[in-house]
Amino acid sequence: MRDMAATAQTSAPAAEPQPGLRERKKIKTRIAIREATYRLIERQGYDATTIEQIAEAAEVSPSTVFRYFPTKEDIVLTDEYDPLLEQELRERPADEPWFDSLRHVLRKAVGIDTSEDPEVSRLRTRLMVEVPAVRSRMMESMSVTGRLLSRAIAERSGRDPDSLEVRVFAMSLIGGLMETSLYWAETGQGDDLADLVERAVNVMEHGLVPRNPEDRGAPA
Amino acid sequence: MRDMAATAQTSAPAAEPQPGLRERKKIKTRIAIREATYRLIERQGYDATTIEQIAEAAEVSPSTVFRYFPTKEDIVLTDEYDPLLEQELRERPADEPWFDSLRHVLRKAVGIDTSEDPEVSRLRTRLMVEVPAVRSRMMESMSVTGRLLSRAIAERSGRDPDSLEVRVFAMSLIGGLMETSLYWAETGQGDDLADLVERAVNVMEHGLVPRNPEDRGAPA
DNA sequence: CCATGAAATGAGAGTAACTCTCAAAAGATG
DNA sequence: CATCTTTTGAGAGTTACTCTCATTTCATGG
Repeated sequence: MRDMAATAQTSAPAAEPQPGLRERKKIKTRIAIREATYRLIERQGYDATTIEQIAEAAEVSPSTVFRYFPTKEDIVLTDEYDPLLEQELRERPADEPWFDSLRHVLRKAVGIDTSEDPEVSRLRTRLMVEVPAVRSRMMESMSVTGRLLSRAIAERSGRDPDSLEVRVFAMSLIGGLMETSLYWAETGQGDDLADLVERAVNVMEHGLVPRNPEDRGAPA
Repeated sequence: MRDMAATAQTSAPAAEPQPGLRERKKIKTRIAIREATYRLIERQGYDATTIEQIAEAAEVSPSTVFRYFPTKEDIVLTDEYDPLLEQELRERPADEPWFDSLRHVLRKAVGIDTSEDPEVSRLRTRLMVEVPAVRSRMMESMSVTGRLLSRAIAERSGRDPDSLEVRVFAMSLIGGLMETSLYWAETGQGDDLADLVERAVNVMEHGLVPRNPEDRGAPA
């Protein structure tokens, strides 16, 4: 299980209007592998699906599969919301309270995720609770998102993004969000994810509000 | 290395004063594997150390290594502070504010970890930042600790430990603590871990306090 | 349209972490 | 000591992943 950057980078300068045949083929291959994988997993489960089968179904060689995705888990995950998140976050007014910005951005992200390809999204979260390796990989990628949050928070508050405080704050948010996804998946994905996220953000903003008003602000 | 009560449980009634030769041998084997692993990793690094080498150094067969530890990562980690944590937490006065209890318990845990076997503790956290697989495994085990926190919080506050709110709260704490360990390891383990934990808990209790008092309580 | 260079692919061999099975060894027990 | 149970070792098998190298496929300039 090596790491590696998730997205492949070409050395050529970026935005080409006509990406050229090569690039187009690469994208198609990538998609073909992904879709073949989803199909096979849906039919036989994650563990029972081998790279060889995926390669065959996608009509490429096993070597090629590994060229496109460093690990089997990465075929399933890796949808890279991070750039989107970062952009959205940067577009929020700078004086907006942090948690409000967070709410907005998350609402948008959830909206995209659940509307764009609901079945894949469901399968993915299901795998997240069922397959430890997938969950692990997910956590890893979440911690990358954590760094992103650190940067955003630092930018707004004029702090050092590498300071313990900022990092802890960011990762505690990530922890809470991760758990929200897990909760959603574990409870059968019946709830509206957006609502759950809302509730989660509330908890992270205000802590566990006591049930009896006369209790202290502390959760216990 | 006091571990011992890790996973495998015999069907026989528990506490035997003289555990019998068999049990004693098992403990010794477990320790032998662990120590051999630490030795080898320190000398050659994690990836370069194979199970075969570990088996040879511990004078057992590779099969036996896998019988004692499900994965290579588990040989390095798995020190099971959870029972200790849970007990300590339960022993705090029930009306103590939650974050104070947390502080106490963490201070104790950190104390034990850094004093008991400093070199192993250092190696472990180093591996945590260097080896993705180890970090992943660590995160997994942290999420188990999260469930433990959920239970403790629920017990105190009279909530449902499986509610979204409690779970999110607990896992955001775990996220912050995880990041604290990582920070400590990444910055060369020079800081006093207890201090870092203290600062981290403060952040999680009060949020990122603004630098200018006239700012709102929100972090940004 | 063809020659040359660069990038992507496929084939194959290799590694190492696990899994399973079964027979031998060692501790427990009466 | 005899028997039963648990632990171990040996070995074969699976599979994700790595590396290398020859071949194919696209890009480009003449």
